[in-house]
Amino acid sequence: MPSAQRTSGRRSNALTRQQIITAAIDLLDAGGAGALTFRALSLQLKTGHGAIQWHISSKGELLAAATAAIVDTLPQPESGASARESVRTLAIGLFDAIEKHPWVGRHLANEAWNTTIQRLFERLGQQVQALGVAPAAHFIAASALLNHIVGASARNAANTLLPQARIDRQDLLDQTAQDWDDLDPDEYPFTRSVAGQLRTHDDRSEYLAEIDLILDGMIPA
Amino acid sequence: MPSAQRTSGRRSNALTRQQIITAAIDLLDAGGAGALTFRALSLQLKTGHGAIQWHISSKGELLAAATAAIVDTLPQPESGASARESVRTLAIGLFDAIEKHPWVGRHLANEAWNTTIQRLFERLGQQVQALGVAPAAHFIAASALLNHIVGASARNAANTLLPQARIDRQDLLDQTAQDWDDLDPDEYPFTRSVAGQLRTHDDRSEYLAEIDLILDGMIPA
DNA sequence: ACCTGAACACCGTTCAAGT
DNA sequence: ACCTGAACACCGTTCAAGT
Repeated sequence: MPSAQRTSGRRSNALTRQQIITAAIDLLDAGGAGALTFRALSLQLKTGHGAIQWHISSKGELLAAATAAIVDTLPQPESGASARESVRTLAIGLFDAIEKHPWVGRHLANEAWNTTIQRLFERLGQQVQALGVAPAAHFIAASALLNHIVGASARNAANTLLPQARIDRQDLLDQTAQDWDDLDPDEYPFTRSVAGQLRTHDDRSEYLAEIDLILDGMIPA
Repeated sequence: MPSAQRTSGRRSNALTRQQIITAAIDLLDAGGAGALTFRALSLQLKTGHGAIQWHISSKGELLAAATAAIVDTLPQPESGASARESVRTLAIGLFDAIEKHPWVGRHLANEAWNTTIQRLFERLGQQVQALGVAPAAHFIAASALLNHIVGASARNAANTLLPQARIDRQDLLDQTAQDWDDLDPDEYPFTRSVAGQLRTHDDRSEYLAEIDLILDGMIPA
């Protein structure tokens, strides 16, 4: 298992930044943001507490690096794809990634502008250009897409995450719809009226439909 | 200052849940989510650490209650207003509230479905009904509005919040635009091309324009 | 250059004890 | 019913000391 190793350290392989990030992602996926502690990390990596902090100095940096690692592996649009298809690929890619790693949504939705957000903005913006949006509307179009994609993905992930454990998706929908039926008719008339729609809805396709709606608004026929 | 007081406690006035929430909002506004601790609260309220927890048992409950308190005081649409105007009132109300209290955005964007979100959904949904949206599209229309309003407001608040301190808004825009100009032309062609638009843009009016865009998509002329 | 391990200054939560 | 104050089990961060 150990590859050619000639450095004279006390570890068979020196600890790398990448190893730390990979372990951090595992912890975050398993237990959410609360589960990411330097102590848990040092246990998993079989190293000292401060050794990790030599490579990554703060917890914030660690979370940012883990988020960047996920976003960097998003599926790339095919080279022959239309601009609209490319936006959809990016949008659904982030949606799925955030559903799988809810802490990514938390971070993207709430952290200040950073390199990861910057790169998402750039990728979306290039497609906005390709879509033929009027140049004066470039900024607002890319912003609208970014806001909606990140915001809706984060909220979806928050919705589907149960406090205790993840239960079957359809069970969750059915149970929530039941809760909605039981609400006070005077206070929640609308919510009660759409409880049935909740039961049969599909977050993912509705999310895509919303993206289409925004794209339609950007390029009037 | 003390009003008629006949209860035989050792405090002139008994500690109330409302007092705690008000103090919590002050702390959150002053220093963000990190500044809200039971210790800081007990100092401000001149009471013991555990006394607070008798009224509100956990930090999560405290944050949720503070968020609900802000959302409950959102400006109400005027009774004569059109459905479209009402949505805009709600949307801009939340935008402004989250810009003033960024931790509200953090909470709404990332917390699981709860009463506060439920009530926002209901209020938006009632206007969706009034707009004349086809019943089959009620659920998705209300979801799209909720997702966008909460998501975009949270991201805007994250953008305008500097790590250290808040500086003048225009200075921040100018400085960010300068940063964008300095980006690698090969890697960030789009971002560089819209740096000028960033300098003159107005988050608030663009946010409203995005809401209009979604409303337009919901009710085809 | 990389890692160790202890120390420090915090947290939220629990809980027996008071009034 | 309401509050106190101490104890508990955690945190992230810093840092002198090792190799």
